[in-house]
Amino acid sequence: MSLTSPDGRPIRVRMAPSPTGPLHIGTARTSLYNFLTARHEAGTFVLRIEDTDTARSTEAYERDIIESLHWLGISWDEGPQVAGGADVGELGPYRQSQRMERYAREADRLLASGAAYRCYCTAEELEAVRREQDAARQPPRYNGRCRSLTDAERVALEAEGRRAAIRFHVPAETIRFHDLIRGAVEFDNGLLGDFVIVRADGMPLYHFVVVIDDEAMAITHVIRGEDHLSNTPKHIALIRALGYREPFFGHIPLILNPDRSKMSKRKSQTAMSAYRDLGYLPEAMVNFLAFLGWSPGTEEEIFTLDELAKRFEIEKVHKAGAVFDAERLDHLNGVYIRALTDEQLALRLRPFIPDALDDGSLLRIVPLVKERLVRLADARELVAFLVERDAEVAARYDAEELVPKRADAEGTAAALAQARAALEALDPADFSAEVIEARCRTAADELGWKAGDFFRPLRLAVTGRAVSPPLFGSMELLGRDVTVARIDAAVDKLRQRAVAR
RNA sequence: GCCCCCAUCGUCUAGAGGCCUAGGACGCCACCCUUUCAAGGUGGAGAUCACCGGUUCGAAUCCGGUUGGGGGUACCA
Repeated sequence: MSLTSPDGRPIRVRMAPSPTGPLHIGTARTSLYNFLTARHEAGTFVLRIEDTDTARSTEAYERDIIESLHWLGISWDEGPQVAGGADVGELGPYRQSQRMERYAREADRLLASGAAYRCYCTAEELEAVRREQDAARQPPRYNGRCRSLTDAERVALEAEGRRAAIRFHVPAETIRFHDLIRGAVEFDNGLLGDFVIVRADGMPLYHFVVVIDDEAMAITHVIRGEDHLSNTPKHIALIRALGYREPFFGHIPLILNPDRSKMSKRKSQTAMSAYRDLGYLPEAMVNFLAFLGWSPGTEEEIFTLDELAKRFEIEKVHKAGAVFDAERLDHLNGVYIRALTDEQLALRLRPFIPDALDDGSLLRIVPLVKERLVRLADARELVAFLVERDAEVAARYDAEELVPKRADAEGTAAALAQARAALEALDPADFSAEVIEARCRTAADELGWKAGDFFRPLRLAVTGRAVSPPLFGSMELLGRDVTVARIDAAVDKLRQRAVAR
């Protein structure tokens, strides 16, 4: 417990994603930091859907965002309805598209007090002004043309069929605030142009609604991405004009592409659901995200969500951006995979493995692949030899590949035949990895072959691959008959090749 | 252009004036283990703490400037 809140109010934080795309890695990390802060401070975490951009918002994206957040283990105390249920919490609705009356009411208040005014400028006129300013090397900002229109002028403009947007008259003052992460920050709002808060079509805009909802939902700490730092003075000006209580702000550093620009889907995979589908574990993702811009100051680095919540302090978050290091994520994922029991891993693997491999076989292959997995989806290739037909396996390699450098085709065929004979002699009930290994080593010795030279063609014959899970365990899973059949196929392949010559 | 933010190994970071000849992790290299690939073990390379000034007995840590990077500057969020 370290955070204080304005006026000693109970701590409430929020996440306010916009459903204009799948859950973004950056949004997920911001959500995590909010969630962790709420947990650490025993505060309340609110989820609010910011869907005022009706052209780009979709229900499918909202679903993706909510599902992905849940997948990560992030939950909220108040938020929008799920699956036709009611909203959770008294301060909703938690979807901005359902809060329009309130926004209209607040816009009217601003209009009435003179803090905002109707602007009739068209997009073309605005564009022309901007071009002029650019040519004159002036900063591009609204020139205030509609700021002091008379009623008569307004009526005339409306008679032309123009529809008014509502602009906020930004007071020319210096805005100072204390950022939770950056400390004292100062802006000169005199440099800002009056910005639009309600579009001509009546849709309220982000800067406006965010301030209204944070007040309405009694948010005490606004924790968001650094890309909003420059927007904060606008929000504070609005808060003052509206007579709201000012929350504390904390701007967390951005997650970066390898070239250090803001992480974008152009240059990186930013959709959380894509990582899930690849088989990253949510706990690995959470651990990875938590450490992107924060550290507990210890040398341990594997933590559960609960442990993170215990240690996380928003004020210890870094100021500088952090590159998304996919290799580190891979490493962490492997660590988490290896920490799972075989049963747990089998369960996690199930969605990634074809049904042709039944649960029992899946559980039996797990110990063989566990140490080899980076992502769960990688298992598909690792276990493929178990579900492929013998002919498919044989089609994966050429006869030449079977022959070691120190041997020829005939010699290899003879060696494989010897292994085959040794294995076929086994009772199917004795077909265990240890017994198989003993037989194969004996066969290699008898032939005077090095174990490595001997096992390689066997591996190719049995799995169709030069790289596979441990050979003898793989043979055990395949069973005696399939193993023998596959070796036969390899021998045939070698002999056919000899005949063809 | 203007405004704001930032700056420790390639990357994520430890570091809140002396504990730092800068620690850990990922990645990389070597060796060991070994039926392949992994995993694991051991060791190694890798940072004049962006630069320049200042404060101080003493600075990666404080201050100023420079440079570099990023973000913002919409009737997007």
